[in-house]
Amino acid sequence: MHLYYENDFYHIPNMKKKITLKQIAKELDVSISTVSKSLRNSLEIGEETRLKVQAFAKFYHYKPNNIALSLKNRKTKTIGIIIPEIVHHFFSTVINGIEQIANENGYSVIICLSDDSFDKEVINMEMLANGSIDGFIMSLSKETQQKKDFHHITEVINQGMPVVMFDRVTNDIECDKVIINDELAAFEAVQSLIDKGRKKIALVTTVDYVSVGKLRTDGYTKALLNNGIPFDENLIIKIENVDNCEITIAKLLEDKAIDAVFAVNELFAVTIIKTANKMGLKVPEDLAVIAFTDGIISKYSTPTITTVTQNGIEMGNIAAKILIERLETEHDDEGEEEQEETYKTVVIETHLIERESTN
Amino acid sequence: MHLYYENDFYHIPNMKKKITLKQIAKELDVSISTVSKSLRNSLEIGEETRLKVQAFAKFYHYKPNNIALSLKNRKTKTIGIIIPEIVHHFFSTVINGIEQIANENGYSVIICLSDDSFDKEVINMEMLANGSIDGFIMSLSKETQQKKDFHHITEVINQGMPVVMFDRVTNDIECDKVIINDELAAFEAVQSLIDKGRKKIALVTTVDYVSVGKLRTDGYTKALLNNGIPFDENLIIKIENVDNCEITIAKLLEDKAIDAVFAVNELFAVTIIKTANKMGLKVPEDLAVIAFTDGIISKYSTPTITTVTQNGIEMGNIAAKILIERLETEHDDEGEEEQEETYKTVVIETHLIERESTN
DNA sequence: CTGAAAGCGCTTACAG
DNA sequence: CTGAAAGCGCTTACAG
Repeated sequence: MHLYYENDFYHIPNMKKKITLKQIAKELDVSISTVSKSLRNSLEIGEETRLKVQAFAKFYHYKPNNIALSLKNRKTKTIGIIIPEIVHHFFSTVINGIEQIANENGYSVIICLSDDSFDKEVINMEMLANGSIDGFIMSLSKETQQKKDFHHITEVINQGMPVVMFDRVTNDIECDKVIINDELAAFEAVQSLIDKGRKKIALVTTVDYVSVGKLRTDGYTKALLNNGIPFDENLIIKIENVDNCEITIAKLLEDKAIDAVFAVNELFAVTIIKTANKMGLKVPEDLAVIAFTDGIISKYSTPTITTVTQNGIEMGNIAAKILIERLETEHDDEGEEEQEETYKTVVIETHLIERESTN
Repeated sequence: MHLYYENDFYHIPNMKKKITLKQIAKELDVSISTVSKSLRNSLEIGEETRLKVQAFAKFYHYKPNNIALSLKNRKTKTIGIIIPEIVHHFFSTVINGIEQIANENGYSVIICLSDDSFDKEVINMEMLANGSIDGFIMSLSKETQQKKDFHHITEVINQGMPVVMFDRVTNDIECDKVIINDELAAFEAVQSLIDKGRKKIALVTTVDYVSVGKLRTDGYTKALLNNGIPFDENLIIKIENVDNCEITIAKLLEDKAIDAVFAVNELFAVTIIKTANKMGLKVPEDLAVIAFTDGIISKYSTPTITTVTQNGIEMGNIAAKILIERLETEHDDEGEEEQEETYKTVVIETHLIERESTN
């Protein structure tokens, strides 16, 4: 065998392009089939040839081309993730959880951001659905939740590509889901305030079309009713944008004798605390504050904030497990009758982390 | 033409697998070439056939298979990102920046996390380098910086795959880089403290092998020297783990008459403030605090924290632009002499956001 | 034991 | 104007 670098393949100094089966075959003067089989340790091939090929391949750091394998196998071993935002502690936590499990199972993850825009969500899904990935893990964009248009998702599912939704999900789509019990968790949070003797509890939430916002509001309402506390809609404010909500919050806190606030996220909570302080209210003495979150602010705020954890890591872990499970057990497509798919919805446990903002 | 769903392709109810050129060709009784050309609007094809094919394809939502295109074109239109951690405001900000530009240019991003582990970094790079992506954008793991082993990166570069490094970079590798001037930014931050009359300024930093930690320390030192302030190594502490650093910090602040602290990240800063408060020190009156960051805590801490911004979005934008630029102008590989690659290092502007922790 | 052929889904230079 | 062939990099059933 002549030296590989005499080949014109090596005309560029320092350039060692990836080597292919074809090139190995040529150098070793055997067929491509033989090379392929040797590298896969097929018993069909004589030991001498096999070892020779393996040694050569090793020397040149041969690694099979993923794209060719994907085309051949019709599976890519990659998971598509579509989320509204990445600069958001909760979502990056979930990605982290997905990545762990994906990696353990030899999958890569490809991430697209919808930016809470319906159009971007659709475009990204269509792009990934054209062969780039084996299945989706996703959380709906605000706009999609508002429009209730899910055609892009049903289409993907109908093509036989599994979808696992988490956190921001919808009942309009049948697929696997991983969620927390937002209503129950909110109920428990508010109940804990009541247990501590708080009488007049306000709610600071998002606009209604965000599914989780709605559910948390329901939990709040139920907790009040359950304890015979009159529901007063003047104690509820819905905030669209965190950046200029101070005034709204100040108005809420003004002479209403509110002694506790339940906020649906930690940004609201920290803003409430700061506003309260400016107004001369002490947290938690005059005002207890509790929030939903999976963030980092609550831990470092002054005072630190009592929160309901969402456990993004676990959510990601479970979503990835469900998806991979489905991918690896997929029916072989051919001829079989369609067994009815049975989808599951996993509800992750939440719990309260008590910190300084309640007592 | 007979109806498509009479085809045995459609035996599964509700299942409309993606359609391929081959199937279209069969249904329409033309060759695959004709279908392909029609869909690409080739003038070679007669108008009647062309329109017929296009109508059919549209009706069945034909979209070319990305994997097949990648194999054919030998480019995937996807960018590989390797970062140490995603649950880190700075890094997710950078990803956001990369994603924007990537999307605008028709690229997807595939993200792998090294978890600050050398081995994971190597494995992930090798995996992606086998055809899955066209180029890398990466920030080194702590372990890699410590070991100074970059063979996996040189290998990828030698194979002709462009790499853009950001933030945590190394001089040992020649490639495009996007960084901030950590030393200068640190210098300016400390200078601002001095300008405000602070005399005894401590430094809270990370362990030395993290490149940016080192550079920031250098900037701190220079600012002191430049102002004739004696350098005192008792005023420097190096923290490996944020979680149990309170004691170390308390010791630092104890009866040393320190009137300012420069922290290399916001987690350190907020911990310093909390510790100071417990010790009866007022921020900023008794102790000014300034930090490096691209986080969210500084904005919501009490008091809010003055910071040097790293502008992750812009870093991501620029890294992506550089990479895509390189990918799209790549020499056609054949025969040409190797022109010396000239790599650039872009230095992003930083600036100080003055908040309550200094005055 | 080895290799030619077909195929994954596409494109494009080349015949006819 | 249409199609057969070659090729991207691989695997595997089938001949020999």
